[in-house]
Amino acid sequence: MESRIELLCVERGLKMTGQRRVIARVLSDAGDHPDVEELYRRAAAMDPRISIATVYRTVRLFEERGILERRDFGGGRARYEPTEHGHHHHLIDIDSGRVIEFSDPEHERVLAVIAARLGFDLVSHRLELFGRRQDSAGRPASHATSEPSAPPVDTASPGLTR
Amino acid sequence: MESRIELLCVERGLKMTGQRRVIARVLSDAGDHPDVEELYRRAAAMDPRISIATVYRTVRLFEERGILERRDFGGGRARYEPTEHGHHHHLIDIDSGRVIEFSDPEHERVLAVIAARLGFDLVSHRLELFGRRQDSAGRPASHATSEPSAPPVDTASPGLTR
DNA sequence: ATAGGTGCAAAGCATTTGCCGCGGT
DNA sequence: ACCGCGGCAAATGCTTTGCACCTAT
Repeated sequence: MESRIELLCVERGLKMTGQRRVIARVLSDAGDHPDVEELYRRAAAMDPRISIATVYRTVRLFEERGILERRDFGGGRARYEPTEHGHHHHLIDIDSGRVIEFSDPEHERVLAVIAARLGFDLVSHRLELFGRRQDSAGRPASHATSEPSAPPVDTASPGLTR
Repeated sequence: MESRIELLCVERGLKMTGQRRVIARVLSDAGDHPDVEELYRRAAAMDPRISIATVYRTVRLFEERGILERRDFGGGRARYEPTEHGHHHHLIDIDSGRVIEFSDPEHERVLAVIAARLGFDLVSHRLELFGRRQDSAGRPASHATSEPSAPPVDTASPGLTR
């Protein structure tokens, strides 16, 4: 069955090849913000006839077509997420690398006002919060071996997203 | 005479070499957000005995010591600005690449509340607005030559900063 | 049929690092 | 004198691309 993103591709008249279909499905299924390497891993698991170069090319194409949005949460690699559900922002857990989405419509308005005050029309914006779990204890990570800098994990946290 | 940043280096007990002194001065004089290439250009103009590797190493050292802050305004290269005057954010003019600084203390509070609502203590954040000059639309006087897409310029705009 | 997509490996970029002589404290 | 610093060029890590073949439309 066609994935949500595959439909978007067809709407935009993109030629649907086997690898694009797979990548589209991987993206449709993703609830997180995977980087190219991770997308490649997931796609290759579904169909080994895919090279990482194609993932790079596809992800770029999708971004140009407004199907995907590129994110930079630090760490040098770009991460992607489907464009959709109205504007939302990200809160990155600095201990685990987990990314939590949230949105605050009221907030958007404030930003537009700030821009206007400076003589600009707000075209887009980027807001990222870096925080630490409010743990009972004052210490980070309850028991986890809190490494000085954990690698970006980004486990989807659908429950916390709002 | 010693530059403002050179003083910070001394305070932190950094060994002050000729090239560090030059880089410190370049940074102290900068009112914009130069990338490494640009810093190298300016430093080399004052003293050719500097290699770009040193600029990279120095800029990194200064960042670790809290003297500089690294920024990413898109375009692949990191840009730097001295740490100082309390938190402020950036509004990037998408037509000229110019960067305008602004701050909004009230806004900061709102962010902390949002984080708290998600169960986190806000450690830091990043807010960037991308906008377009409100011009010709209805007001006379200004007739900016709005090029479709100019390269990142980042001319310091001390007058507009607030 | 044919414009465009794909794999592979090489090229590009920004940034980092090994080696070793040099300079600040 | 000693340890760290700086120059240079090679090495990285992510991303892009040239080329020749392959495939949706």
